Amino acid sequence: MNKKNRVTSYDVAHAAGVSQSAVSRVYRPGVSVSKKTREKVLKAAEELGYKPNAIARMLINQSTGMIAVIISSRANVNFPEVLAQLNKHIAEKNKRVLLFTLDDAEQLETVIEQILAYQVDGVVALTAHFEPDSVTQFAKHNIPVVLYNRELPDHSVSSVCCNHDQGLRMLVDILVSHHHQHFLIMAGPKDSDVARARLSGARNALLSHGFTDTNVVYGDYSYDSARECLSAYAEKNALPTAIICANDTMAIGAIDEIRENLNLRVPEDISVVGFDGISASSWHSYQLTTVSQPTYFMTKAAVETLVNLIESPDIPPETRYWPGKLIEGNSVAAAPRDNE
Amino acid sequence: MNKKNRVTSYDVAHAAGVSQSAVSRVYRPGVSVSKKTREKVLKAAEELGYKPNAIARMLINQSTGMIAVIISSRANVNFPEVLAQLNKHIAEKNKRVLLFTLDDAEQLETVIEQILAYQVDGVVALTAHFEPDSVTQFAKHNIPVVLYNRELPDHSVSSVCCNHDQGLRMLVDILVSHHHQHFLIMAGPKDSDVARARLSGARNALLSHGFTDTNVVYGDYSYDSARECLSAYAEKNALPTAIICANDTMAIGAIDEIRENLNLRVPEDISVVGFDGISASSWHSYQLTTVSQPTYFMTKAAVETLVNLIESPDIPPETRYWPGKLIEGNSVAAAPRDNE
DNA sequence: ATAATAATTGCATTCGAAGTCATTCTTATG
DNA sequence: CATAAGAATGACTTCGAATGCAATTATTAT
Repeated sequence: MNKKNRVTSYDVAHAAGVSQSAVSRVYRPGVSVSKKTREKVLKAAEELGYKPNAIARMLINQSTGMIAVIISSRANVNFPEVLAQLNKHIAEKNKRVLLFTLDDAEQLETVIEQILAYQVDGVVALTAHFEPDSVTQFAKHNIPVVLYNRELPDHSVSSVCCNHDQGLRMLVDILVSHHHQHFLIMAGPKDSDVARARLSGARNALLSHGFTDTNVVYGDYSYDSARECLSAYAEKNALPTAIICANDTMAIGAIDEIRENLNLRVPEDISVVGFDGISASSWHSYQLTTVSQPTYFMTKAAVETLVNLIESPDIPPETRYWPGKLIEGNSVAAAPRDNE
Repeated sequence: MNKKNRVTSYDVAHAAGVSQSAVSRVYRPGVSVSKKTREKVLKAAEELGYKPNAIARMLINQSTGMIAVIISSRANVNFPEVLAQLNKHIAEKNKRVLLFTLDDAEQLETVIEQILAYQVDGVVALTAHFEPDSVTQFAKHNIPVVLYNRELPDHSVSSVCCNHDQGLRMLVDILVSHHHQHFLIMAGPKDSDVARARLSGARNALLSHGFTDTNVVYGDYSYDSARECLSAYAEKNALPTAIICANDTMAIGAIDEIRENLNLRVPEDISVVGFDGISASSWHSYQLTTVSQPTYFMTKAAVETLVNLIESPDIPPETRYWPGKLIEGNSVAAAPRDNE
């Protein structure tokens, strides 16, 4: 035993009266070991409490079985769910999640250094603060990367994304079919890719119905920011009949602001739609019409894409879009008549 | 360069015309290297794109710098926040989070094997399914463990817990000071330690005011379960004037059930209190009176306790309690008069 | 200039498991 | 019973960085 009291394959070999190679072979599948040796080794291992040292194994195998997952702590609300599911799918592939937080651009260099040092097999990036240059660094070191809900302009890196355009089109179609003509877009933070994608999705959908130049206010995905920016908007502008929010949390904030401070009703006076399908969106007080992301399938796809890349690095980068699922709540009604 | 194209310290040494030891020393703080050598090495490293291999370093250092964090995916709602904060504090200690999910007792053995194999420096357990026996296994291998919001009966392992007793006492005191006499406790899942602690906290607090045998219904921490179990209870029992819920999400479910199906008002007819201080608890429709856990301090304490244990394994196990913080919302009012 | 001391440097070994290769032991076959 | 074919085994090397130790060079004091 060494200083740290760790039982090594040599200790087991000694106790079992065999060589270290024999011990190693017992723990590798598909290698020929006689039944007698195997039993001796397992018995000794059991008695000593031996567990193969994964670190040593990583060194010789040139593969760590670790996947770096990069998150930003102030990400969109459904990240916990996404993280838990990612972790599950990664565990099923017999790999582990090594977690990194990236909150601002400053930390970028440090985090990348660390990820490279840890020799991870691959990277899943859930964060906004992740420049194309950084991705290049991983490429240089032959580390496959999959982006989650984010795509590079040149699609040089594999991505798994919810189809925000399609989701927003469904929401806008519903609003338009309810005769709405006066819209407000409540967008998410300008530095978030998802927020940008949803904003442009909303604009495109409105454009296709002939609505140009829709007003936009910007929040930061939070309930409070939604209330503040709507309240500020209402002071200087005529109210819209429909608000398209970048996520459910802001939609809920908007609804509360409309009811409490603007003294109007949702959906009778103003219709509100969200995006994400968080559990609060179905609560009785809100019953949001929203689009939910198929996170189960998206996380599964992300892990599969990554594992394939790890096994065959030459697979060209692929972008997979998943359609959102419309959830019709009770936050959309026919637009009030203009002269009302 | 080796097969995987990795640049090693030997490559750098060769390029810089020095020995491998010299390269190694450049990357170790507090070791004497001449300015000339350092510059040569750094220049060569830069050109080749060398990053020290953390795996090799772990092997020789007998320390991985990795902390295993065990979560269960269906844990209490605030786990994402807790996980993000834990990760942050761990990163500040210059260590990494290796994530494990433990959803049921079956996986226990596998997860423990993995954790031991990965030679983590320590373990933070956030999960319910974690028997005292398992903790012993880590002790055998000299791996420090800190439990989060969970304590062992014999306190043989360090824990960081929110003081649920104190929190529930504050909540019950408020209800009693509003003249409530008829209570219902809406408890969390029976297999959760936190849920049990909150249940017993509520019972103790009520007892101290002379209320014995308060009725209890059990939910699973979710909004839907709260609505269901309250609805079932209401069919067969007289309604209480105050409901003490094991967490905010269930409190919100209870409020919606009261308003929508029991056609009563909160707080005028029935008062409701929750626990956790999730963001939704302050939303206008609910404005819960609740107790928030000081997760920032708790996670910081957990990491500090663990790091201390890693550095000095002989520190005896310690249980640290953090008081919850009362948030007075608008979900508690004076009890309606009995003959109303 | 020279001795004495301090600062650098390289060699060789270590961490623990896995795999190559040569050798020994089985087993089956003629 | 001899022998070829196959299975099982152990000695030794590898992965990449860190470090004790001895040797070398630089610095300071005399």
